Amino acid sequence: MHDVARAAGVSLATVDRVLNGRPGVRATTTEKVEEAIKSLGFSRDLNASLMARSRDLTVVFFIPDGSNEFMDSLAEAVSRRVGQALSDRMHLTTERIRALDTGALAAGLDALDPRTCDCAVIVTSEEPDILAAVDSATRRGIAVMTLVSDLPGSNRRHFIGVDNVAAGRTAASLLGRFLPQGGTVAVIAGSLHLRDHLERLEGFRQILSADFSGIELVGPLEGHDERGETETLVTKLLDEHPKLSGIYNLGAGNAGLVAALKNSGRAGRLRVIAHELTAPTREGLRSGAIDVVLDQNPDGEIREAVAAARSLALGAARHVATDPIEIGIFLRDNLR
Amino acid sequence: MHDVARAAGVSLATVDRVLNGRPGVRATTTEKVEEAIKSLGFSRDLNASLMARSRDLTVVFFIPDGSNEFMDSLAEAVSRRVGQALSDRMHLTTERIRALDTGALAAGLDALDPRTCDCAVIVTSEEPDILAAVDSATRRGIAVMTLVSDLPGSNRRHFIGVDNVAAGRTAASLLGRFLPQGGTVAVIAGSLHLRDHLERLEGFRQILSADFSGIELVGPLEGHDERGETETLVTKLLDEHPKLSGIYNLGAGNAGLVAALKNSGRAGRLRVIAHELTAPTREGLRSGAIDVVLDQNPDGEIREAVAAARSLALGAARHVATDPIEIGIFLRDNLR
DNA sequence: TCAAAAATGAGGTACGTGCCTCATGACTTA
DNA sequence: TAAGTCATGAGGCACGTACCTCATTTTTGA
Repeated sequence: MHDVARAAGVSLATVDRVLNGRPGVRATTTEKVEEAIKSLGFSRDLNASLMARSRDLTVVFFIPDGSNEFMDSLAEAVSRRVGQALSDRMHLTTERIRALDTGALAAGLDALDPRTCDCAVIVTSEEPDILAAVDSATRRGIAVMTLVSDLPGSNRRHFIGVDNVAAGRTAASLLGRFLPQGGTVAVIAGSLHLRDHLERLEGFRQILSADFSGIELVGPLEGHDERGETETLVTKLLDEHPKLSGIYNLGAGNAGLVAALKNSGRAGRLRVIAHELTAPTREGLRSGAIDVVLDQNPDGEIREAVAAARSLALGAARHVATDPIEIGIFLRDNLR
Repeated sequence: MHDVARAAGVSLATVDRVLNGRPGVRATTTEKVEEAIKSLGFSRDLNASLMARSRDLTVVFFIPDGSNEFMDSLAEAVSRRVGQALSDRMHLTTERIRALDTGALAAGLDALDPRTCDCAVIVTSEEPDILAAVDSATRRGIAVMTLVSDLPGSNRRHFIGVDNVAAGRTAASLLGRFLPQGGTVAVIAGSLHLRDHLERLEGFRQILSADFSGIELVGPLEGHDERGETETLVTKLLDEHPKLSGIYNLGAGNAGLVAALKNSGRAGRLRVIAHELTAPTREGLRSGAIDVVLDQNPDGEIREAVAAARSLALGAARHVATDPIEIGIFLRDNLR
């Protein structure tokens, strides 16, 4: 800051006013300071900054509540990181929001006070009221990031998630190699209104039609990410297609999928690919009912979200770079 | 530190002496202070500490030089992280050591000065002189970590790497599913004297014999991780086994593997699994000569190594916890 | 032209730690 | 018992920043 002050020909107090957006600085002076900052490549020392104000960086994670086990593992990943974050002067909080209750999420965002919250991380579908709440929070000075599913058109500062089209392509590519003789494969989605599910389906179809013409597609069927509904659906599916050779469940409800497979007595005789490493899919892998699980690595996502929150706290950088989240591919043999 | 001093009934200066191992403290006093530290759960603030001594944490990476492309990507991963590390007051340096030149690595370790280096990260095979050098560096107060391949029996403070037995198991599990009709599969290693290669082989055999009795094994053959030697080897192999249906190369030399497959005209007609995402394996995936690449994610390894170095700098903790490095599974369709 | 308002400078304290000096008191040894 | 050694305390400056007060300068508006 001394260097910046000298280069800009102003005092430390003025540099401080510019850096922290305090009033009482002429526009021309602000410009001089910002120029000096840029030409010197000065970047505020986040640790010293947090220490000086003797306050932690606060990040609030809004995570859907309900029966979706993946959301639980996201929440667990947050709590696993609390300790390490604390030693980096970061305070992580989780708020569970009733799934699909957009009003509750919007209210939660609106209730955030920029004096006690620096960054909000949300998992949401695309809804107009969420979009408005995100933009309002951004205006109040709270950096908002989207997790798992993006919110295009909003002022969210960053998105953390996997490439779902690539995930769908990977599933198709594996199933295709698993079934060199061709066959019939069913696709199950949670809902065709969910962005990530649609993207996976798109990728899956892409590769199947391009590279594996010997495979016939059934579906997509909708299981609404629920255990019971998915079980009924798969039971009926297996009944109607005695020669079915593969299933790709690109949504949740995997407990139902595994149950239906076992009850039919055909578990292990079909190649099955599902998403997200949770209790039911782990069990499915171990028992052989599921061959492959594609996972978006909740711990990695939270790690990157926390890292991104730190970058965002430095303010200036419009664009934040994070390590990409890789799609984990799990078989029984590399279960972690 | 004030709290610790009060709890131990000593002054700040004495707490400082204990924390930084400075002389002039009676054993009984040291004990009182350490007890207070433990009961208060006090942990030194690394950032404030680094700031106070106005010196960065210095980490030196010793990475083998030569024709092994994976080692290059490790070095690149280090340089990609330099910037971010700098803003966390860490200084990363890379030293390339002639591959297999254990004398050079030992000399490099011996040359480290604890005043200018806090932590060394080495990639090495198991050799007695390296072991001695590691222990000497540890005694001088330099934390040594092993990367990729561990050095059991040494005083290294931490190991960062993947579970190679699981990697081998995964390869077998995939190949088995790729070849539901059974067939003959060849295994190629770099050298049967390398610990990680042996572990992969062990896992591969484990699963093949347990779950896929229809598959017959050829090899392991040794390609010594070299392009030319591997090409010759694979060409001969394909010649002698016209009905070969799969290859697992658990070592390097993948450029040779791909070349041999292409020249034989059988690329794409065998299921091929290789290790490490490098230029030749990417090309193999894209062209269809290689089906799956198992990758140990150099960026993740470096990220965790840096994080572990920070924990080690706090001193006390005998055991450091890091996120496990996951084995990446790459097909043409999820290439990053 | 002058007073009010706005902009800026100067300098202090704090955050948690490292590292230094100097003073004081306790203990050892001849 | 005196001199010396060792253990400990007290306190200061530094690191890079936030945030505060107060004085001074510059600009603005009537």
